[in-house]
Amino acid sequence: MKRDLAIMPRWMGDTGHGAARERLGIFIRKLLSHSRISAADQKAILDLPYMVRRLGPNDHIFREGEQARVCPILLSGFAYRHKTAADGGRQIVALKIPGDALDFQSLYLEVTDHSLQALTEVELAVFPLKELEAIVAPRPALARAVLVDILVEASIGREWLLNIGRRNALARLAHLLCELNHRITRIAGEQIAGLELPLTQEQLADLLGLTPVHVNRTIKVLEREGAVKRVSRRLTIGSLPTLKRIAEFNDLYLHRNDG
Amino acid sequence: MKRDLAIMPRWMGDTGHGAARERLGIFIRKLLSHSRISAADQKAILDLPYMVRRLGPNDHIFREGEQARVCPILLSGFAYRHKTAADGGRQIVALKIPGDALDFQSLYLEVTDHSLQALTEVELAVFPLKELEAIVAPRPALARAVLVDILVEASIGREWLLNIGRRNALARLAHLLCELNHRITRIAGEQIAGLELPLTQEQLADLLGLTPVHVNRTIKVLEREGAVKRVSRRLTIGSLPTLKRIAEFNDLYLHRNDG
DNA sequence: CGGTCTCTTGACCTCTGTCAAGTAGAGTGG
DNA sequence: CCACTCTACTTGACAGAGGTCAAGAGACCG
Repeated sequence: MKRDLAIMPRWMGDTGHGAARERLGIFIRKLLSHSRISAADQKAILDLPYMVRRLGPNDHIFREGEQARVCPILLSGFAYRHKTAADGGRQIVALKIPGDALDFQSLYLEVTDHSLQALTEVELAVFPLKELEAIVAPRPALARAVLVDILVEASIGREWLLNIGRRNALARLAHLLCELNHRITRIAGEQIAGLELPLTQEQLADLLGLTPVHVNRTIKVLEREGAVKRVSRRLTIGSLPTLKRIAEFNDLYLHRNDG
Repeated sequence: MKRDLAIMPRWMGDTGHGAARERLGIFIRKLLSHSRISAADQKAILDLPYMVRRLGPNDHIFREGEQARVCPILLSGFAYRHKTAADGGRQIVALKIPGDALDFQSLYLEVTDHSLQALTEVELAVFPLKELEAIVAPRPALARAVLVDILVEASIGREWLLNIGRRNALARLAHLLCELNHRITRIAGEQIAGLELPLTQEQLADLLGLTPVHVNRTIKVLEREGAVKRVSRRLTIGSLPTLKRIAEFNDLYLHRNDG
């Protein structure tokens, strides 16, 4: 268990023991980051019954080709979607952080086109599907928020296409770090000073379309510039402005709601 | 005008002069390719009033950062979404074919995160937004079809991430050609024998995260293998099985509805 | 304290990019 | 019908970013 806590993002560590329904607050916060939702609608979500499921690093949440039937919400930890080429090459196509809904898609598509795996120790909130649909159907603002959530993920995917297709390794890595910092800061509601990313260099490689060896070389360049630091093996942001300059980062595509 | 016809995909050339509302049939066909829609719901769409807008190659439909307010449907021709890196590198992040809805997203997000441009001469059906919403709101099957349409585009985007991140130039190009063949065949309702793609090598480069020069070299390899042919300057599929073998193509991600 | 998983590093290789010059078609204008 | 022009396509020589291979070093675990 000690190990689990070490792998969980540190800033999530102390939210674990409130009343069960409190934990959905992070999901509300995620939705509020891009949509407006009334207090009544928020309460409807918080009143939903759900089960908490725990999984360890590398556990599968679902596999490509399966028929998924649930829509888990990530309460703590990280998860990722990935696809595999015929020659074994693996590409991570999305990285999910606490508060993210993991699978609105399976409510509407029959077969899953990718696999979803836990990156770290994770906790999922799993709803009975019927209940979720019953809550959303009569509430247009919620239905809209769900749609916006899907659209924002798609927008992030488009930015990743640009990142992998057109930026070199250095800018690519810097851009990913900027994005993660923005997304995590946004749901945490404050700047996280020493956020340590729980990604191995191999996972970074699979995120960026590079090889682990080249990720290693690239990290060293960023480190030399002071853009990142490392605590034992964990990557930390050293200078966000430097990273942004290297990545030429613009957060428009994250569709932050300034309201 | 002669020139315009030459640029329009040949197989679309003779659909142009039916009654105006007939032309929306291709949009229905696209929706039916992944969703089930009742005859009554289909009629509701066909009865929608709309304007046809014509644009020439390279005309902008909307630009990144703008606030779009309409949802055009592509009646004929091709269009593409693209993003630009700070150094000028351009990445095409989606390619739209006749029948595709071009911008469900702007109904829900304030600001556009990418640009949308006509690839060839195109014709768009443009609806009054209110009318479209009025049609969809009371018809759950239509709302669902719209959502599925968005999800399938997102799925295609994920496959492109795998394609660009993990496949070499040869497989990458072959995969794109397989995908386009599948998508076009699907809405055309039959195999298109000599479909000529209206893409320049520079555009192919922007689609694949390569340079025009390397696309040229790669096409030559495919040509030598008999996988593609060329008529004047237009690319045509020579042998679909060969292309599929090179790309190790699997159409699961296109979410064809077998119903 | 041995085992395993990452991370590091160096040497070498190759795929793709860059640069630059030349060719071929399609449209235009005489 | 023949220049002329423009754009796209070709081609070759060269460069360089990133991949591959392999061996060793650290960290963490049981």
